[in-house]
Parts: sequence; C-alpha cells; structure tokens
Amino acid sequence: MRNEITPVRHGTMRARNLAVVLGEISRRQPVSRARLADVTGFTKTTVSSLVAALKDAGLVREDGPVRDGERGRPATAVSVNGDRVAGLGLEVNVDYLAACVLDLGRRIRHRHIVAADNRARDPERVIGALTDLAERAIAAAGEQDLTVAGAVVALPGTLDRAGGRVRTAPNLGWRDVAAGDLLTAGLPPLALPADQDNEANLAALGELWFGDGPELGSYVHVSGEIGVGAGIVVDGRVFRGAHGFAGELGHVVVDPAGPPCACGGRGCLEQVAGQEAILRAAGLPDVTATSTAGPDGPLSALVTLLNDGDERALSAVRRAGDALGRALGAAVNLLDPDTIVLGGIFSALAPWACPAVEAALAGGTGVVRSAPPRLAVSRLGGDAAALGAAALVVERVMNDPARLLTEGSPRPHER
Amino acid sequence: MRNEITPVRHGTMRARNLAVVLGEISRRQPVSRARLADVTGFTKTTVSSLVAALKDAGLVREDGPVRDGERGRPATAVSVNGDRVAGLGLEVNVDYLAACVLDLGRRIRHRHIVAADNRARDPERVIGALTDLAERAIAAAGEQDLTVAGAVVALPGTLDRAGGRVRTAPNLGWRDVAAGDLLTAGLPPLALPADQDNEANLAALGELWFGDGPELGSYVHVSGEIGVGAGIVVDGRVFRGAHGFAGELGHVVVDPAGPPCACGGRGCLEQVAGQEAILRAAGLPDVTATSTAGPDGPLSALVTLLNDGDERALSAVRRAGDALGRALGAAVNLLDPDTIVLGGIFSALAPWACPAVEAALAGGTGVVRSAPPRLAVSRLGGDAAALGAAALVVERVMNDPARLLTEGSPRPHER
DNA sequence: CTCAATTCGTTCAGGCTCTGGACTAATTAA
DNA sequence: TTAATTAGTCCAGAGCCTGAACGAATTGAG
Repeated sequence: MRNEITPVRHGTMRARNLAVVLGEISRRQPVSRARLADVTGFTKTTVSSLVAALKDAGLVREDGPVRDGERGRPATAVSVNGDRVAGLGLEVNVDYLAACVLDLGRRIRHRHIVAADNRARDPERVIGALTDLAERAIAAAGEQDLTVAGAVVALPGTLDRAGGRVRTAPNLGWRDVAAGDLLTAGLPPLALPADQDNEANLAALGELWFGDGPELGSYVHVSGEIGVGAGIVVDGRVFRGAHGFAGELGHVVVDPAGPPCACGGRGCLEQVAGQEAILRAAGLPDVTATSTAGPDGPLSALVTLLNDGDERALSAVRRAGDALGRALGAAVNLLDPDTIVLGGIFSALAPWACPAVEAALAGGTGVVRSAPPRLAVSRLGGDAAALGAAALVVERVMNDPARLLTEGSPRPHER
Repeated sequence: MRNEITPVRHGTMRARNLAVVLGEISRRQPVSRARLADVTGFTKTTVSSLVAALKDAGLVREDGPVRDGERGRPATAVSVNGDRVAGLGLEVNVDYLAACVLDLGRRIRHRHIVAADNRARDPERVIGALTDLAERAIAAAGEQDLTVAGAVVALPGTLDRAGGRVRTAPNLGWRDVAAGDLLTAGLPPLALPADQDNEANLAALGELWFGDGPELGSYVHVSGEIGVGAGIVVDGRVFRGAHGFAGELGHVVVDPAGPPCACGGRGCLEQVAGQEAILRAAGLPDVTATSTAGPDGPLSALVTLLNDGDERALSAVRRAGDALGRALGAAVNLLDPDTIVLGGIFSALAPWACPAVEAALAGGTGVVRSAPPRLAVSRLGGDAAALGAAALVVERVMNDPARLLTEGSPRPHER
C-alpha cells in the first residue's frame, strides 16, 4: 500500500539514465552531447555511452555537424529518431472504433476511424473488429519502416487494469469482459505488453500531447459523449485514485432533487449535462441509434439549432453548462488544477455553454486560491482518446527506453 | 512540469538501496540479513554492507542471535533503532500550539500542547512562542539521547511551501508571513531542513501513522476545527494538486442558495458544517474567544446538549452531517478513495452525525464503484497534525537515510 | 559423542557503470 | 601558421552490486 521503493542495480541505473538522456534530447533537440552533459550533470564520457546505446536501438539519430557561430569544434546534433519506433492507440466507443499510430517524434503516421454501433454487438465481435483495425494499423506502420512497440486501448467504462478486464461499460452494455486477453490473442506479440485505460484518462493525455499540452500544467479534462467523464492530470501524470475510478464527474450530484440516475443516485451531472439529456431538453430526438453514427454525429442537429438561435436549445445548453460548472467547482476545490479543459461534446457546445460554466465555476471557487482556474476548450476531435492511447505508448518508451534495448527479454528481478 | 526523471549515480543507487533495506527492516523487524536478501533480491553480501552502514548511522540495531526452531546457524535479528534519531512535529492552530517528538520507532517521546489565542497575536509572536516550544522539545529529546533530524510545522492556511511562506491563514488573520524563515532563525540547525505543510494534510498523515493507518489504503481525512479541510492520501502519499490547495472541502458548495462565505462563494460546506455554524444552529454562543481554548474546548457544551437529547442540537448536527455527506459524495466520485475518515470536530460529533453523513454519501455515490467507501472515525486527539508532522520527518528519514549518513553535507548534484 | 546437513553471514574476485583527466579532432581568430 | 576554443573519445580508477567459496553456529542422525 505504501509507495514502494524498489532496489536499484547497475542495470536499473543504466535504464534510468538512458531515459534521462532520451528525455533531454526530446526536450531540446537538436542538441549536442556536450550540452547534454551540461544539463544532466553527467560527464561527457557517460553521455557519449548513453547516446551510443540509444542510437543502436534506433531511438536517436545524429544529424551531422552544426556550428553555433562560436569558435571551437562544431557539435554533432543529436535528435529523437521518429522513423523507427511507434506506438499504437486504439479506442472502443459507443458508436465508433478508432486506431492511431504515433511515431517517437509524435507525428501521426496512421489514423483510422470506423463508425460502428457497438451497443448492438457482442464484446467478442467488437474486440474482433478492433483487432482487425489494429492489424491494419500495424501493417501501415510496417510499410513506413516503423516497429510498433506497444498498444493501449481506450475503453468507456470502469476497468480492472491489472487483470486486463472491463468491469462495467454501461453505455456499451458490457460487464466483466476480458478485453485484454481477447486483444492480445488477436495481435502479433509486441515489445511492450498491451494495456488498457479509461477513455476519459486517455483523452486527457491526448490533450496533454496534442492540445495546448505543456502550458496546461495540471488540469481536469472533461470528456463527455454519452456519459460525462473527466481525466485528471497532475504534473503530466494521470491521477487515478485508489481503484482507478477517479474523475467520475458524471455522477457528481448537482441537484439532489433531480431525476434518478442509473448509478442509483439522483440528479447526477450526467442526467443534466449528458448528451442525451441535453438533446432531450433541446427538444431533439435521441438520435444515437440512427445512421449518423461516428464522432460528432448526433450533435450536428443541436449545433444547427444553436446557430439559428433556437431559444429552447440555447437554454438547454446553458442549463447544462451551469450544472457542469457547479460540478467542476467541487473538482477545483478538491483537486486544485491550473486549468479546466472542455473536451468531448462540450468542445462543440463551448461557444454557448462556456459563459454558464464560467459563471457557475466562479461562484463555487472562492479566494482560497490566488487565481481561478483557466477554462480552455479542446481542439481535438472525437478520437482524442485514441491519440492519447498512442501517446501513452510513446511516453512509456521515452520513460524506459531500456526495455527496447534488451530485445524483448524482460528485465531481471523487477520484484 | 512533466515528472522529471533524475540522473542516477552510484551514490544515488546506494542511497535508494539503503532506504529499501531500512524500509524492509521497519516492516518486518526483527529480521535477519538472510531474509532481507530474500525479500529485496539483493545478495547477502550487499545486504550485509547496507545494514552495516545503517548500523553505523545508529538507525538500525542488532538484537542478538535468534533461533527459529529450524536447524542451521541462528540468525542475527536486525531492528530499527528508535533510540538515536527523532523527528519534531509542530502545530500552530487558532487556539493552541503543539509540539511532538517522535522517534524512529514511532514512539512518542515528548508531547506538549499550550492553549493560546493566536488570533489576537502577531505572527512573529506566535512563531516565537512556537520556537520556544520547539526548543524545549529538542532539549527533551536530547535528555533521552535522541538527535532531532528535522522539523515540520502544521499551519491552518494556504502555503507556498517552496518559498516557506504562509499565503493566507484566514482563521489566524495571517497574510503572506515568512513562517519558514522565522522558524529556522530561532531553531538550532538540523540535519534536514525545516518544512511546513497544511494542517489538514498533516492530520491525514497522522491518521495514517497513528490511527487505523495501513488498513485505510487511500482515504480522505476530514479535519474541521474552525474551517473544514480535508487531507487526501493516496497510496500513503498526500495528494496536493497543482499548487498545494487540493482538499479544500470546506468551500465545496452544498447549497447554491445558502449564506455567503468569506471566500466569495455561497453555501460553502463551511457555512453549514463548520464549528461556528453548527454551534449557532444549535443555539449555542460562539465560544471560540472565551477561556475554554485548546482542542475540544468549545465543543464540550454541544456534546453535552447532544447527550441530553436536545432536539435543536441534534438537528443542527444532522444537517451538518447531511451537508458533509453530500460534499464527500463529490469527493468520492472525483478522488475514488477506499475510506472516508472523520477527524477534527467531526470525530467528537460522529455518534450523532454519522447516520446523516452515510445516508447522504450513499445517495451520491452510485454503482460505478463496486463498494461504497467505508466511513471511519479518527481516534486521534486535537494535535493530530503535530503527530502527522513529526511522522512526516520520520518518514523522510526512512525514505532517504543516506542524508543522515553523509553528516549534514548535502548530497551532490540533485539538480 | 561425532559427523553430516543446514542455515547464516563474511570474504574476495569480478563485472557493470559512472568519473575525471588526458588526448585527438575540428574549427575560429590573430 | 599558430594559439585558443569547443566537441567528443580513450583509459585508468573508483563505487557498488554479484556470485561463488568459505568459516561459523546450530540441529539431527548414527
């Protein structure tokens, strides 16, 4: 339970230092060995040795001599090599499947979204279709001479990550599905084990890497589609809580006298600001089952109404924004983020919802903190979670490149 | 912003491994070197060398041979030596000051609480009085042959921990006070730098070490006195958020139409479940300025009424419990703790407040998580934060014993 | 009582990784 | 052409962990 401090051996030391140097290269590229020695505190000897190992693994590249205008021998520029290793991100959502291949240089090399009504299908069938998508993505990566180092799947539900199982995914109708096993069975063996994570967490990570990223600092990323979820990122890491269920913003109660929720509570945020609730309040049919599947599908009608100034639609969105702002007020008091990021359906509705969100937020977060958190809107599309999943694989490679050096054989004695 | 991976050298490796072994000794004491080699994965040689270093520093002790009933050479039992090093915990609160000396074996060696109305006094005077208390504590430690390795101060307000400053402590009337400098100036130099932290965070840590501790896992510890605060502990570590203001449970809005709060919001939990609000609702005068200062002072009248079955008092506490439960519901959804611990004034009121808290909590935390969080009541007294502060010093020694080995000289290149 | 078996802890050679000074390489300024 | 400057490599050395061998202390069988 207590945070474990693990033994360190020479191998561990080497592995960590490889990560240190790789990280510094990524942050400052192109960069010379001499400068790396400066910023890391290593000797030039050590830096040379570490860079050589990274170069052998294809993670890093020499770009040729560079003179800085100063005198002295010109430096050899070292950069991350984006052309050898990539991460695969996968996403299962209610009305689509998505795959995304991201190279070490954080360039998207392949991206594919397939509309599919996954509510109507068996979990096995869905994972089967996802595996097909993954195989095509791996093939596409291979054609670009990229090796896929690992895969992460984004799933809309509560997970038992250690066991590789989906506990419940209410919007998919799943219950205790061994998604991890099903997926690994269908995939060629990768250097890193396949992993899964909550869609909201991964969408938040997608924002970190592809949105306004580093400027955001610590933030809460709201990512509603059918349900309403939030990914909490503190210092670049996802906060998961004790069992991985942190960030369940959708079931924060915003109106104790409100309508009952499937979760057993009353007046959950999801019942007021979820996609179906907003559509209903705006007088639109619940179109989730119609042909316009895929990201942003069911919302287009609502956006049209809003653009036309339809009063009922506007008030529905305002009411949702107010409820969202109040729930976020609690999140701000409890989690102390720098920024709130609106993603999912709320990024499309932001022009109309933001004022209400901001007002409610300001009313609930007092002078305790010096500045109220900023409110930002995500510019990422519907497959933010797939992007985040791929980015997570890339991040893992960057944080422990040694795993790719030892050619697949697991590192000794990790306890 | 991103979590930094720091370079590892031989010295770092050694330092971490010392911590590994010391931690394992603490967890399993008395324990043989052979068993330590088993559980850590180190060779017997390495364990012997690490234990020898810890023994030289006085952190560890050999207890003589022990036969396990099995055959073979009997083992030499190794245990944490609680008789050489200690941590000092200090606490400034509205109506008292406290100090506490805790040895490495987690035994309390000295404990002193002084009632004092700190609202009426200059910050310099308060810190001065605290320094006196600290000096007496250090002297008391010295008489028991204990070296005080470091000190941590618990303060009821928002802090700039890096700068050693109190930003605001509304209940003390402090604003931008350089508490860290004032304290270090008055104290003899210690091996570890003096540090400060929020009272709620440290009270939560106190619960971890002295309450039901390890069983709690991840938990939210409510610690209201004048204000209402919460310390969030995940896997044995305090969660602080981006600026260290996480856990501001007192300013979660529980009634948007409620009374205005000093923080600028309306209907904050503190306005309904804070000590003054409860006393007022129960028809009691606000006695915080009277002579009954010190922990639990102003509450005794209320507890008497509750024991007498006074309907007005009972309903006031029920209403507070309901509000607290609703705010905690949001905390559970966002933070996903195993347990909620009621401390501060709520531990005294628990018999009457718990049913309401539990009911409200159950209504706001649905089936998303498999089991609702347990509700526990702290058995710690008013100086829980001072205990937690001292425990934090001890924890730091345990997590990095090497700092005490190198005789005060700071370790090289920590960047 | 003696000897084999067993377990504990130490000793010593060896290997991995970082350090630090010396050295070579490549360039600019005089 | 030469001195100065900066980049990167080489090589001996030191710190720390590993692993096999060994002495120490005890139990149980003969």
